[in-house]
Amino acid sequence: MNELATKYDPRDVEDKWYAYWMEHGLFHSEPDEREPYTIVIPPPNVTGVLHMGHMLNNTIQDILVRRARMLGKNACWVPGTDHAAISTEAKVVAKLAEEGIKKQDLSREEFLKHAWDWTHKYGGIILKQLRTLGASCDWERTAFTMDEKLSKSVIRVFNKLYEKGWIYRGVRMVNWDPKALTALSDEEVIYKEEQSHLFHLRYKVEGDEDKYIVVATTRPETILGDTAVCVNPNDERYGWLKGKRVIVPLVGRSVPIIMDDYVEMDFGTGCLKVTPAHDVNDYMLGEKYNLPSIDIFNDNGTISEAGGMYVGMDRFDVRKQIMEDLKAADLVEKVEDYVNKVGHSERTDAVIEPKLSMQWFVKMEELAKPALNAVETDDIKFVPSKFKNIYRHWMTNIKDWCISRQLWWGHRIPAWYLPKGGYVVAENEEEALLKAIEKTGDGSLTLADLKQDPDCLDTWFSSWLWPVSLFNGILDPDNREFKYYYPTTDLVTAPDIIFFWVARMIIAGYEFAGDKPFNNVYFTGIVRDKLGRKMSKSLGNSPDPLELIEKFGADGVRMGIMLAAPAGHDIMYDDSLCEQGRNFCNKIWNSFRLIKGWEVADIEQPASSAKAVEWFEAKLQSIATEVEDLMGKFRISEALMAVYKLFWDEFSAWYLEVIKPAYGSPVDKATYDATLRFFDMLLRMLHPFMPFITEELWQHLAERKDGESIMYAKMPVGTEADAKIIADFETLKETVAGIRTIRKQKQIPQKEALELDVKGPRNADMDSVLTKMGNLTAIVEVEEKKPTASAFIVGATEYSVPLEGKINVEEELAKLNKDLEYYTKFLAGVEKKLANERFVANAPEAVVAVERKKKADAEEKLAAIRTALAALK
RNA sequence: GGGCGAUUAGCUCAGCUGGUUUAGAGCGUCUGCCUUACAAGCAGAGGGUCUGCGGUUCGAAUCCGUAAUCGCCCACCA
Repeated sequence: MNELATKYDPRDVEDKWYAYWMEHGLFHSEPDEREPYTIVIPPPNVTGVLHMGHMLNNTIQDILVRRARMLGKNACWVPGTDHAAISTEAKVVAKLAEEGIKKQDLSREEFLKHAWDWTHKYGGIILKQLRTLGASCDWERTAFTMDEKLSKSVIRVFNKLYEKGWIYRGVRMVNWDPKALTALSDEEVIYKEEQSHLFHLRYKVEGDEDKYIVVATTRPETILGDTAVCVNPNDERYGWLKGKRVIVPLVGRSVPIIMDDYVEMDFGTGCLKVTPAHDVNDYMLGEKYNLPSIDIFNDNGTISEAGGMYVGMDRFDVRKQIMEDLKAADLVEKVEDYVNKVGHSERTDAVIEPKLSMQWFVKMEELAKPALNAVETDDIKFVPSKFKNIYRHWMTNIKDWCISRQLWWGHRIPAWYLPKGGYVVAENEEEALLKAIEKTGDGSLTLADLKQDPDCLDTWFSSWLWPVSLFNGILDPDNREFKYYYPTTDLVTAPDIIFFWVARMIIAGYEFAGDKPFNNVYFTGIVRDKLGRKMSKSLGNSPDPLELIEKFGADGVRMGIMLAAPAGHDIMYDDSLCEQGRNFCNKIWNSFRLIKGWEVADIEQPASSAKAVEWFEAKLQSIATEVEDLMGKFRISEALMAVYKLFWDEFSAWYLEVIKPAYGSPVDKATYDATLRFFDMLLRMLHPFMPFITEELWQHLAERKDGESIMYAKMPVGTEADAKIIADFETLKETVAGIRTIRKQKQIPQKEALELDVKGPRNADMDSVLTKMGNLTAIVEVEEKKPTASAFIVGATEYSVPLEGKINVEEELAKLNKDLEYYTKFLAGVEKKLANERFVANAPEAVVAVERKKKADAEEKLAAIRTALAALK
């Protein structure tokens, strides 16, 4: 019959078409007179590999981009990667360690060479993987945050902010990652609840060694850095301590008692040990009371010389050891179980150490204002809108941003220190020298005298410019591309980077480009397994996306993940969803096989086919309208479901069944052409979701020139649909279902034609279709149902199928009685409502009218049921 | 400790400003079919006191209050 296999095999198809699209440059965009539609990809880590989160995220972006393209917009999806300072540097350090090379034995230049080698080796793998998914990115625009232009943009922006006075350098308490050996921003610290202990330690009173007070702490090792003990001045228990000093246990240091109402009287013992160097609050107390600050830790979390004891030991080992030693010295009052929150590094998971250090910061308060306003007023729309609350809260409590990282991999801070103190900020060395000479008045300075800050900038200090710098909007704001593509249209990202990235991009957009970076932000959910657990390497519950594609095909996986991704919810992923996607591909494939197998002849169009064409035309229109509406609200999975049902239920199960010619018979040309047209439209509607199979089948529909693609075919846009024919067809479906039920109950095969008797009001428009779908010999209008007929009711019309000898009166009675009971109850309900004077008086007329109609319909139906019952008896 | 969101069929979710909803969908389940497009399929069926309690209203899954459970964000109680 035809050469197509009964099962769709995505393997050859996908590679073939991706190559075709690439070869013809179909993803590439250049500014032109069309309306732009722009998305910038959330840049994955340059050395990362594709995981389920990327799959979800990029499938959504691809759907949006492909749809925009088919709506005639100039769609541009810019891909790229992020240098991911901390994690990339960590990977390189680890790799070097394997080779027996220590980072500190290398010069900065040597290390960077290794890092670049690593980047070139693994960089961009993830972008290649995106291609198997079908991502229609404009690969010619692929960018990397450390590309020359983007790097220059970062430096330019640093200079601008510095000149404005919004970047400063200073000693502050920062979050220190002892594993990555760098400072972190507040956002990079994740607090986790941990089961720990509250240790109650005895501090003897100086000069009165029999007396002691008890201090509660979760971190006994930090007593090495204690420089005071604080109590609440209103705490009567400790009034006697005023002006006294206590001895830090084991350490033997005498420290003052200070009184401050910062201390909660009812927490612990009401005595707080003060370690200004290792706790933010203690630091605050230290400043207030001029306490010395003893930094007892080395950068890697071991005890420093200043600690005086346990020097070189790791902080967690010390915690155990010091407790043993304290117990031995009888300085422990008790140990309680205690749950507290401990900050961990987002990248390395190391326990964060608050540490006093010199870092660079951005003042955020002023910068945040326009960014807050934009989201508040929906000038930038968040979908789902619940994220507005989270955003607002963060933005109104925004803190200064620590942007320096003690790393080599990244954008080096453009500050140069002068030989006699002080520094200059400049865009490059030459400029730095000029500024240095100007600042010092010392014309003899040379480059060799200047020392550039060794630190790098936070990765997000480059990615916050992404939508601007990709189009070179920092260095050349008047360029054609920037003016055309910016602001971008939609941003699709995960909610966990709302502060890291989204908020900062909005800030940067207004500050450096004078306009918002995007119009809409669509926040995806987090991909979880079907038990609701986050996917993670350690749990091993994260499927490999490439294996899924191998198994189900890219279209199947795309559909699977989208089916599971209702807007604003986490995704409970399960392989069976991809299976559903794969099955759908097969359904599409086989529908096409059916149509393609038909022989077309110059014969008259059957009335049933004409009706079906008319109906499906209307149905297609109404669904196109629905899809448009849903996509506008980013209700992508619902839009997909609407197209899915249109194809499977309406087109395959009804339309094709109606027009299907008898086996071996040809189809008329009018119907055939209409069917191909419908199929074309359906493929277009499906294309954004399932790009490969739709392209594959589309090529068979019409002759096309090399380089043409469904990617650029016009997306059907809904127009007003004929509501009556849609409603009529729904009635028809019910009627056919009634006949099918009788066939099933009486075990009458579909091949055996039946007579259908009709009693009551009816519309004969669909008779031709009814005859075909029911396999009827005739439709007969009767006054009374034949006693030997089996009946069913649609609306207020009683249909019956005469069945000599096959009728089971008991069954018929039972069926009718069930209906009778249901509608009697229903009618009672409606009547009760209508009998309520206050309802009739207060409810809008339309609502009352509806109730009256319900009543009339129910009465009619009951009458029909009663006559049917009477006839049976 | 503050704030936000959720709770609707076995599962995942729609149900927008109360009344065309007599609570829907997809998947799964059950029953019958290998009917020459597709068993990755076809035809049917069952399944819910809309988390509990109270209130507003002629009318509540929908609005208000309250409790429970779950989730998320934020926060310097050691």
